[in-house]
Formats: sequence, C-alpha cells, structure tokens
Amino acid sequence: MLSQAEENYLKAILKLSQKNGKSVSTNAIAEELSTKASSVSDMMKKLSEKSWIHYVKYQGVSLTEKGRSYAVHIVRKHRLWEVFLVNQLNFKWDEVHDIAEQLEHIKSLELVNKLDAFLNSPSFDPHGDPIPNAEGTFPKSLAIPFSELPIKSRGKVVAVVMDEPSFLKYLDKLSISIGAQVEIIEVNEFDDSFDVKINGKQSHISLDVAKNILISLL
Amino acid sequence: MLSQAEENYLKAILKLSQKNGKSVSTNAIAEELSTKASSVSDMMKKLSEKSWIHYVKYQGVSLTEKGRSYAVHIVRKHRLWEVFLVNQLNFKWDEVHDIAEQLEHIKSLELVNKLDAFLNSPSFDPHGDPIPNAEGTFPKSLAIPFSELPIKSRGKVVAVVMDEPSFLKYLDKLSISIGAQVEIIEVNEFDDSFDVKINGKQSHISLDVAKNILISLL
DNA sequence: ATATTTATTTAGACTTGTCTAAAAATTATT
DNA sequence: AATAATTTTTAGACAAGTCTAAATAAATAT
Repeated sequence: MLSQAEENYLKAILKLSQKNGKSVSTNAIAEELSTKASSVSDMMKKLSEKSWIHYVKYQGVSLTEKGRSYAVHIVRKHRLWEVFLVNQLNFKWDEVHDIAEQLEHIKSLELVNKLDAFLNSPSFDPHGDPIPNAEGTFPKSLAIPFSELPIKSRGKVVAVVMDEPSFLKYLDKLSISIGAQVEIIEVNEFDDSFDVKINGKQSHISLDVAKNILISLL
Repeated sequence: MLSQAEENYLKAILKLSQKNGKSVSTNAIAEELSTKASSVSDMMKKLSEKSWIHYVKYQGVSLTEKGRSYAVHIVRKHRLWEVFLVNQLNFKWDEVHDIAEQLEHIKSLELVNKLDAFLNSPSFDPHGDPIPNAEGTFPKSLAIPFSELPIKSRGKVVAVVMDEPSFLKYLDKLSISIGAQVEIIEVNEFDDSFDVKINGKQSHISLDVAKNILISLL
C-alpha cells in the first residue's frame, strides 16, 4: 500500500507529464512538491523499484501503466471530493483545495464509488477540471483559453487553469464563474489586455488572467 | 499540529478513561492500539511534554483539559462521518468503522461544522454512540444493557457497545437494529441466555450479546 | 519481609521521508 | 572541443514512530 508521500509524488508526476511532455525532471517534481531535488531522487529510486515509474538516472521519469492508473485514481478522488464540498456542503470554490488534498488519500474503493453515485457521477469539478471515471478515462472538452477566443465570438466559461484561492477570489470579483457568458470586445496591444463582456456587462482583464480561463465556443 | 499517530493515542486514552477510571495504563493503551508497551512509553513522554496528557512514570496517564477536548473533537469527527457514510452514502453499519477511522484525521474545523449542519446535527451515530457537539458536550442517554431489562417490560434498542463487523452482522441476522422494540420473556439460568421478543417476533440471544445491546425503557 | 511475577521504562536498532553539502553527470557557452 | 553552469545523484545526518531485548519499578505471593 502506498504512503501519502508516495501518492503525492505519483500525482505530481502525472500533473507534470500532462502539462509538458512525457518525461518529467527531478527538479520539476521538487518544485511542484516544494521539496528538494535530493529528496526526489531518493523517492524515484523507491517508486521505480516498486514499478510505479520508469526511471533512468539523469534522464527523468515517467509513470508506468500501473503508476498512471493509480495517479489518475487519486485525481478522481480529489475532484469528486471537491464537488461534494462545493455542491453539498456549500464551500466556495476557492476554499476546497486544501481539504480535498487530504481527502484524496482516504483509501476505500467502495467509498469513491458511492460518493460518485451520490454526486450523480459529475464530469467536471468546481474549477471545471475533468473528473476521470472509474476506468480512468477523462471526459473530453474542447475548451480554449479566453485569450484565444476570436474577437466578437461568444463563449462560455468551462474551467480555470489555476486554482490558487487568490486567483479564484479575483474571478469572483469580476463575476467570472463556470458557465458565465463571455466575449472579447477589443484587444489592447500596448499592455495585452482585453476589453470584454461578462454576462453582458463590460469589463477589463489582463492577458495573464485571460490565459487562465478556459472557454467553449457558443 | 498533531500527527495521526498522536491523535490515535489521544483517542485511545479518552476511550479507556471513559470505560474504566481516570488513570490509564501503558499496557492498556498498547493493547487498544495493537502496539508495544515500549512504543507507548515513548509516545507518552512526547505527549506529556506537549501538555496533552498528565504523565508520571509508572503511574499511568490521563488527558489534560486540552488533550481531552482534542480527543473529543476526533470522536466527534469520527461519528459524524459514520452518519454521513450510512445515511447519505448507504453504507451498512458494519462497514463504516475503518473508513471513519481515516476520515477522522482530516483537519478542517469548517469542514466538521458544515458536515454537522448538512447532517442536521445528529446526536447519535449509526451504532447509537453519542456525538459530542462543537463545544465537546456529549448528549445524555439513560440506556441500560438489554441483559438488565426487567422481565416483561418493553424497551427500544438505542445503541450497541461493540462495533466489530461480525457482531453487527449477527445482529442484522437477528433483526436487531437501532429502534427495534425488544422484550425479555424468560431467563434461562443454565446458560444465562434469554428468550426474547424482537419487534414482536420470538427469538433467543446469549448473555454476551445481550450485554452489548443498549436499551431505553418504553 | 522477601522472592517472584508482572508492568513499565530505557537502550539501541530499523524504516520512512526529509535535509545539507559534496560529487558526478549533463547541458550550455564560448 | 573545452570550460562553465546547471541538474541530478550520493553520502551522511536527523526526526518520527516503531520494534526487541534488557533493566528497573511495582504488585503479588509465599
């Protein structure tokens, strides 16, 4: 049985290999987990011996089939718990990350399945992130960053890329939530900012913010 | 912040001091936690240094005010989660102990309070054990063991003392659940067993079983 | 009251997961 | 291609939590 530390490493490797290419560097993992590269090296040796990852010294790591499936299961748990916290317990979307980070380590397949059923098998968590099903398959969504929405075409917010509470609270202030209707009115070349409409109301957002909001075209 | 191990020690000390007298022995704790007395000694030193317990070598331990209040809070979490698992997720009462044992360590006061509200602040868990409120007060119940129910008087099952799955499954087989109406028809002196009625239907139980069922008189 | 048994504590070892500092390999630079 | 800079690994140390074996204190029995 995997320790919480080991589970966190697998999750970090999954996250990094989804974002970037296949192979993940020691330093990137250390950064992701706020730990030291030497600690990562140690752990990679252990995980590799137990066949959770492919590891060649100095060459980075990747998940084995077994490792990927385990990591995906943790992601599934994390996101299902986030849905529970927001939809059932009335937490706000910027409050649930740390709690879900603990709940994701609870070990009981039965619990995950019953929780999933209780929540009506949601496909996306409160931040719009896809929830893999019991077989480990992620639902597809063809979302594009808000920053790449063609001018004058309308879209709907389906997800956010970052989930830092400060960012989410800022979106709250802008009335940007999952499902909001958005449109780019004009691009301001000099500072790369956008004049936008959010649920019909005129507003203004920076490129950094726009990049972290995912839109599906209407 | 307390580790899970430390929390388990506090909980064990609370349980033992509720059952027996004030002072709890090293061996009793070792037994309760399936560990060795030497490990307990080590931990007692640590918990005592941090003022969670009163500890005098060779004299047993007791919880400080701070320690008791922390331990009660863990019990509160454990029992609230059990209610959630049984009432919301449709687990059976013999399936929830191990999962609640994990969930009780999740750290978030906000979560406990919202969970409590979501469940309508239940006073008893699925086994009839009292759930302390946010201030740490246990609800009173004047229940007596089934084995001490006067002959011919009727009672209602309000709790079970043991929560081992095998015992709970046996009660299921006898149709004994929280709320069931019971009555002692006759005591069989030679084997200390009872002829009883359970929801009107005649049945038969041993003294050991009867001792572990708590009744409130009707 | 002393001897014996039992309970508790100490000492030393081991595992997991972390760290710092130093060594080795890889990558980038000129 | 050789040197410099960066990344990764190794070596050794430490804290938490556990164990076994030995020592000590307390309780029990004779």
